[in-house]
Amino acid sequence: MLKLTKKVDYALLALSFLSQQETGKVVNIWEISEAYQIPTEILAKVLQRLSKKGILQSHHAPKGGYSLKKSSKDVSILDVINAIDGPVAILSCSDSHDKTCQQIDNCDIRSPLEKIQGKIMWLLEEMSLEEFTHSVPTTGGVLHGSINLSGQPRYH
Amino acid sequence: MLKLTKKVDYALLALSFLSQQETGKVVNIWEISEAYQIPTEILAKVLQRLSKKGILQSHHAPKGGYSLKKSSKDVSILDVINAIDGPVAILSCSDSHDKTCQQIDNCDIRSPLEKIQGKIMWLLEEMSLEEFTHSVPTTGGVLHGSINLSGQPRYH
DNA sequence: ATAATCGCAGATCAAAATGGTCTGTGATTA
DNA sequence: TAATCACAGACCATTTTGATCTGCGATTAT
Repeated sequence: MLKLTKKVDYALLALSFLSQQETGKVVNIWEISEAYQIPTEILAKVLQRLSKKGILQSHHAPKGGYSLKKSSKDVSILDVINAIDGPVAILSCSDSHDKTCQQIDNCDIRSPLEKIQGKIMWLLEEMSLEEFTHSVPTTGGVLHGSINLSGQPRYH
Repeated sequence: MLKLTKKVDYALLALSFLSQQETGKVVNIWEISEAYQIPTEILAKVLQRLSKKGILQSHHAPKGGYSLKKSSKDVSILDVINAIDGPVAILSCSDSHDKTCQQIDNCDIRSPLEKIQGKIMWLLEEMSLEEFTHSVPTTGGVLHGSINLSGQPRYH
C-alpha cells in the first residue's frame, strides 16, 4: 500500500518536536518517547539513522541527546524518508534493473508510473519540517497555486 | 513504504493489456496470466474486484472472460488502487478517527501529511489507463506544465 | 439436457516486511 | 570512576501481502 512506515512517522514526530525547541537545544530519547508514547528502543534506532544521515547531531554523553543539525526549512520529508526507509520506489522493480521481472521489454506500466513516482518525490521534497511548526502560513508550492485544468476534484 | 502492491501492478498490467485490444474484445484470465507470467488464481481475484467496481465487464461463460467496461481514458490509476487496495492512506491513522492514536491533539504531522496525501491522490487521479497505450503523446497535467518555483530539481 | 468452459467465492497457508524487544558496548562528563 | 547517555546488532512478534486450494455457479455449444 501507498503508506508511510511507522518509523517514518516516528522520525517526523521527533523532528517536529525538535524543531519546536529553541535552536540547538539538546533533547534525549526519553523525552521524545515520552511526549509521543513511542517505544524508546525503536525511537533510538530511528534517531540513529537520522544522525548518520546528517539530519540530527548526536551528543554522546550524560545530559546528551540529539539536536537538529540543519534548519528545519532545509530538511524535506523526502530527506527523512530516504534516511529511514531508503529510496522511494513505487514499483518493486524500479530499482535499477530487477532481474526477477521477466517482462521489462513489454511492460507498459513502468514508465508512466515512474513519472508519477517522480512527481511524488518532488512533492515530498517540496515540503520541509518547517511546515510542522504550527504557525507557518500555508504550504505554497506549485501545485497549490496552479490552475486546475482537469475538471476533476482536487482533494485538498 | 510508499509502494504499490503487486496486486495493483497486476491490475494495471491486465488493464493495459485489455486497453490495447480492439474495443469490447473479451479476453480470459489465462491469456493475460500467460502474457505477463502472473499466477492465474491471484489474477482471478484481482480481475474480480475490478469487475465488482465497474471497471471491467465479466462474461461468465465458455468463450467468456473480461472486457473493459469504460474507455481507457475514463479509468484513473486512483480508481484501480481504490478497487484493489481500498482508499489511499499515507498515514495509518488517517482513516476517520483512529482510537489507538493517543496524540491526535498534539500531532503536528497529521495535517501537513494529509495535504501531501491529497496531492498524491490528485496525481493518481490525473493519470488514466490511456497513458499505458504506447502512442499517447505526453502526460499533460498541471504539475508538468507549471513553473518550478522551488529552485530544486524536479525528478521528471 | 448436459458437459465443457469459463468466472465466483471463501478458506487457508506461506512469505515478506515491518514493528518491537533484548542484550551488551562505548563515549563523555560530573 | 560511576552515572548517563547513544550505539550496535541479534532476535522475535505481528501484520500485511502474496499465493494456493477447494468447491460452486453461470452460460453456451452440442
